[in-house]
Amino acid sequence: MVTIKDIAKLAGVSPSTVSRVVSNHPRISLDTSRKVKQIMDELGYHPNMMAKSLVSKTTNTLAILLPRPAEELFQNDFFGELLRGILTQANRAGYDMLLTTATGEHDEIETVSRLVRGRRVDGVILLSSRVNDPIVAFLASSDFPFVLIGRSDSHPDVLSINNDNKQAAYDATVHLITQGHERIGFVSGPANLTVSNDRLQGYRQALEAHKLPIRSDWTVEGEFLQESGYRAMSLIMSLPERPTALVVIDDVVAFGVLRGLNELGYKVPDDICLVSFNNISLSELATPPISSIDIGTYQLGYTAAQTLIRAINEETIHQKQIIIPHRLMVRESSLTTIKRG
Amino acid sequence: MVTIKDIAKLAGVSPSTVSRVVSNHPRISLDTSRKVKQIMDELGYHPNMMAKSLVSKTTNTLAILLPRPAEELFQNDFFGELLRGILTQANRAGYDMLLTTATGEHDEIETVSRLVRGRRVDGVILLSSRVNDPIVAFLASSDFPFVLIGRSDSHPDVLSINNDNKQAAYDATVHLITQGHERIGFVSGPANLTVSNDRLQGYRQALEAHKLPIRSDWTVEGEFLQESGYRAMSLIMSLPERPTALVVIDDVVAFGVLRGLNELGYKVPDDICLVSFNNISLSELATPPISSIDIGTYQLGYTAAQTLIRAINEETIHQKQIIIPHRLMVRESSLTTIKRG
DNA sequence: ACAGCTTGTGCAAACGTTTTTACAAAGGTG
DNA sequence: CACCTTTGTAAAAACGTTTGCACAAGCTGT
Repeated sequence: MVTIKDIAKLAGVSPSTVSRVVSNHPRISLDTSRKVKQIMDELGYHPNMMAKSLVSKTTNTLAILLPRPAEELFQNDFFGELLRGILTQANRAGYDMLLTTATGEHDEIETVSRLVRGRRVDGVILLSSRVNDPIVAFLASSDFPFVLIGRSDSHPDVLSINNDNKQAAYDATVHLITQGHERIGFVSGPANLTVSNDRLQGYRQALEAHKLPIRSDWTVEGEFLQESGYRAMSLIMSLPERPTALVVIDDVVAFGVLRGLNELGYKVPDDICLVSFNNISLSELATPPISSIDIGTYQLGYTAAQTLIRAINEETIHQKQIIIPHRLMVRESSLTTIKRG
Repeated sequence: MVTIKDIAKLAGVSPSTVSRVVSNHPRISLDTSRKVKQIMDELGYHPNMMAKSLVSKTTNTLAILLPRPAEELFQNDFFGELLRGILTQANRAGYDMLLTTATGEHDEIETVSRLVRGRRVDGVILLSSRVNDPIVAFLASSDFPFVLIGRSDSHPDVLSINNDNKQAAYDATVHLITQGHERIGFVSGPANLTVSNDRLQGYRQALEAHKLPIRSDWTVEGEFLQESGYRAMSLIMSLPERPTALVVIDDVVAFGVLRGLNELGYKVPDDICLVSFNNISLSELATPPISSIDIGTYQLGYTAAQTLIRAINEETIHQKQIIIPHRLMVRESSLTTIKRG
């Protein structure tokens, strides 16, 4: 391995001079700089990042932390788009990304500890909307730079990037109401996620505001998986009284719902209408194309990285809770042709 | 920051003893070990990874390297599944993953150099099937542990994990021929990717073997994007003589083809049949469900990580080119009801 | 010609570990 | 009881950087 000392020896200067050449120190003569740089090129020298980090106490690395069993997320296009946003901004700012899944119960905190206390990374992007997430609690108490993608109700004061999920669900539901629906169901995600609760709440508020009945058997809880959508759909459609429209927590889940409806011979949107969330790229390619709330996934990731880097650089961040705007993409799945009563 | 010295002082032992406690050195008395461990727990000590790496010359980190502009990959479910495979195995073996996109021309080698020469990672998983990939050339010449997911024709001897893409395309094409098709087109990927070429070759060989005509205007080159599929489809369907079936390079592309066909009023599989590759989870949820070659994406990633870790540990690897088996998933999109002439 | 800047470079300490070498104390053997 | 082995611990060097301090040489202005 070629070190700073090798370069120094060959160039006939001291290691400190080489170090200063690398870091563009102002007080290095052009002559020296040129000579050293040439030798560095010849030997293909690159500074040892570990040594550098040890003294600078900085790693130029951010961690992406996925708390729950990652299975769910990886199957969702949402994740790729989020990752793209994060990576784009991180690379632009010269940061590397460490992708970490922290599964298990106590183990979870251990994984984060290792990264944070071990000075492995300069900051953490936590992807979580768990109610009472212990990782959030740990990070919040550790005074280590991190941003939350999602929302924490136990720690509402942490740096976070999120959507206004309540409003988004409200909008989605109102859209269906405007289409003439009065019997609207909700296919939800796990109840221990704030994102599920927020959307559920928005859905309920929309119904209330329009004096429509909130029937608890029209709300079904599940996971962020297609299977879940499939099961929720069969549950709902087996009821004696069925809704004429569904708000679905996620596009992938909506795909599952759609599959189920097809199998049972129901037509979307003629028999039943759908609106879902996240607007993954394939949702417009479904048959029929699925109406979906675009939550600005790329921007969510991009902003998270940007904000985290600001926090690391100790810039003052005026707004701790950043809301990325959403937008309803109306497609065929929610366009009723016939008015209902 | 709490260091090994702090622990040592409090425990009344030397730093070396603490280090030995951490690494479970056999010659530490139970008494000392207990005392030190207790103090470590109290102070929440975690070893500084940078210092550790500096002396051990090992980082316990692998890099995933995405050479081309990442945009394409992130929009493809294939990537999430691959990532899941890699992460699962890496975590199991105690490795962290660094996710790196190397874009640009010369910059590309620079990015890799930085990681490799700078001893930032212990090994690299390179995701590439570019013909004459300069990164492969660089890594192959640098004697650094790495595996290639894909195939390199310029360096056929490097450690690689891949599918038998030629055979897979052959199988897909024969499947269509068996369904009675004699006019079969091919929607390909970029010509500078071995994966495109391999699949194209398999497609051609199948036609030849069955004495069917190979028409160059029925092969359209594109990207791994839906838009690409959409464009390829309109190109092909605007021809005076049209194929009755298409082999498509990737599921996401196939979604684009499907959208186009729908818009033009063609029915799949009645008017035209489709088979594609990669078998992402949503392909079975398309309308109609798309027949696809399952290439064992998860296993591809899993095996890549596993093999790389073996190479790092200098285990002898008997088979340098590992082929993950594929499997045709027949679905509605390729099931012809009517025989054609 | 001399004090005071400016410019360019070297020395050495420091970062937090691991690991080799050394050695004291305790235990076993004849 | 003298010797050898085993056991447990400490001291110090090393890993490859960065950076504060020191200082020599070359300028500037009087």
